[in-house]
Amino acid sequence: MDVSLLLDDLNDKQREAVAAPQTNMLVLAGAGSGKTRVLVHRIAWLMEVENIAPFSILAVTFTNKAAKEMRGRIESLMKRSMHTMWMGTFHGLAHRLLRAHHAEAGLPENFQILDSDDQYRLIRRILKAMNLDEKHWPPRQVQWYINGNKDEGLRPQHIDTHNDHTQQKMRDIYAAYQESCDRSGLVDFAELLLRAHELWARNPEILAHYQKRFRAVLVDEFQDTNNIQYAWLRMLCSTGDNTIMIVGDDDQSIYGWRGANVDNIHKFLKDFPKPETIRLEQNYRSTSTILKAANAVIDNNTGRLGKELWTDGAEGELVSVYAGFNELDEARFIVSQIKSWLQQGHPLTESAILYRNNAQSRVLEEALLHEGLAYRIYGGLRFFERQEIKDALGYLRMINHPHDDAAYERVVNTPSRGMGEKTLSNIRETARAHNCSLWQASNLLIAEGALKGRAANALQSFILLITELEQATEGQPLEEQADKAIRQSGLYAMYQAEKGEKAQARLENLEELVTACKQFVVPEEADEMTPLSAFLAHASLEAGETQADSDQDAVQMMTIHTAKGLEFPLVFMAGVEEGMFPSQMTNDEPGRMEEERRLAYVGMTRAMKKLFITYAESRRLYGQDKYHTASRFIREIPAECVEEVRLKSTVSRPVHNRFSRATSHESFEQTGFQLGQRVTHRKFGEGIVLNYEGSGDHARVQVNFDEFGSKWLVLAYAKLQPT
DNA sequence: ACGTGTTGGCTTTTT
DNA sequence: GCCAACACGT
Repeated sequence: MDVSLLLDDLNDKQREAVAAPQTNMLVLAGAGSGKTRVLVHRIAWLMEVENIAPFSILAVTFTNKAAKEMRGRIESLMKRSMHTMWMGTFHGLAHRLLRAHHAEAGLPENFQILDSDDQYRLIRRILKAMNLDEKHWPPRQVQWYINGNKDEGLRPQHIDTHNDHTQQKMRDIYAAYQESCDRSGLVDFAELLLRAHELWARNPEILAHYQKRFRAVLVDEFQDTNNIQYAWLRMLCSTGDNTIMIVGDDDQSIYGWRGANVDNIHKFLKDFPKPETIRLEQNYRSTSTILKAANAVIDNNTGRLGKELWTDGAEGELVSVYAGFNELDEARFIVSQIKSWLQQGHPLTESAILYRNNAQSRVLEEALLHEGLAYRIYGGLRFFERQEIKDALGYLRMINHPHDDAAYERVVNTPSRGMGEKTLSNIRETARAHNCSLWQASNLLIAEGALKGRAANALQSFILLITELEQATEGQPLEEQADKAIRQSGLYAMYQAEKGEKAQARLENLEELVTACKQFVVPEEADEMTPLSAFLAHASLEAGETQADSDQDAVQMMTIHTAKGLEFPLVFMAGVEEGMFPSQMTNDEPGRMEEERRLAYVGMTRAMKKLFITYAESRRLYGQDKYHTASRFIREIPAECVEEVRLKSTVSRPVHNRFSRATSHESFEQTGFQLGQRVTHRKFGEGIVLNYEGSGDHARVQVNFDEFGSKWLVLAYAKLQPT
């Protein structure tokens, strides 16, 4: 391969990073600065120039999508398979290590992965078993506590409770939860990382093996690493035998709330020998106006590593800010802008609506629907997280490893086979007394004849079902196992008996699961596992797509978090108001406020050509009308980068201090309505026009409704009919 | 054991 | 305002 190919088409800084000598390196890569490209070319360079075998390279990402994309790009660049290279997510790689060294990690060979939903259910069961009130010990908080401690590398015995009763109890719950996981051979997400870390810490020879093997380590999105991930990398790369390149952007750190620690970038510079820093600041994505606006916003944060994006591209259009009357008006405005974008000959896919929280999507959806524009929403339930799929996986997990208590609880009475709460607590009690799995307890109770009547029959039939499924499907292809599990368990019949579209979709999903089994190829590194076990691990680690990929041309809708790493020619950021974005929850804590600002920065830098920022002066939130002011992030944009879109050109007020609404009565006639006229609205019924603003199609009319009080409604959206 | 009324609670999300 | 989770009633 001609090595110059790896350096052509790169700018100076990119080239510097790709062709750097082997040393520890921090690449500060701004949004849209070609970071993936640098990573891919660097890996190719290491192989071609430094003669490092793919076998000796470890590349770590945060999402499966990123890992897949990177592998694909390297393979197409190098034109050969890179299957010996370890490339994956932290969790995926930790899983791989634990499978390979399960004995040393203290895990059974067929351990299973507990996803967040499983974990939540298990915690609730533990709380019940410990006789603790959920009101006092919210399961979500317990879950957060357990994962938080695991992310810090802490086991229950390491936690200093300061003799605080609450702290002690929390620690006890953590300990009880962990015991239950260990007994059932279950590993949650945080546990994967913690165990992998402990595996190396306790087995120096295993650690030495990997230190020697991985001569080059590369980490993407380093600003998102949490402390246990950092410690794991540090352990691997601290001997000086290998080098690590980390790529990240402190300004795009938006996952602090789930344990990510931006400080890890700073710590890297201190903890790893002779680190070099390279800044990628040339942006290939956005217009200079958008960059200027985004730079100005992020500049309000303190303690940045410092970086200013620039482009030699066009200045482009101004950032447009629109103040909607309410969220309906905001949505209507966005839709009208997308329509004119469409009329200019652009596809819908080039446009994206980004919002702070998912609840915002509904109004936007309705507005798009109303105008017949197709949209695609990202986020929400993934395939393997769906109820019916988890039910089916529960049976497969029981076949794989019947001592899996989480799976047992899920399927023992789904579909209902007459196991009452009483029988179940009997089984749980027995399991606790014998310190065994629910499965063992069930068998024990049957053998002892301790149950009678309906309960005995029900439990007996469940045991029989699992045993038969296990025997009937042993050695069978995966899809046979899944198909039999779904049908013989009565799961399929259960959803068949349910009526409605939802049940129909569930049946289709179950069929889809069988198809997924058929198409599943056991990955090379999992060749010692049974296909079933490998599939179950795959289902937990890769929850699958949110929606089946549709080729339909559609507006892209997602939260700003989800949009990180993506780009769109036309971007709308909706709900950019104090209280929404920054979120009310931020509570003016400086650290959290800065993370919100980074989120704003991420959102703005998604836009390539045109950025709209919108907000609503009044918004129905949790059933109440809230009156918000424009977000501070809007005010932080330099005036020369912004144009305020006004419905009425004659009224123009600065963005910065507008909150009050207009009450002028000028040119009311143009609206086609008259004061005191009776108008109807499909949702609110009949009312009387009291007030208005604007003219023509875009008039805003205040209508008094006898029952509902007075509201501002936007004619164009609300479709008030003159009567 | 299952179906209906009432209460509460509520960012962001990947693995 | 909406959804999920519990309580209660049949």
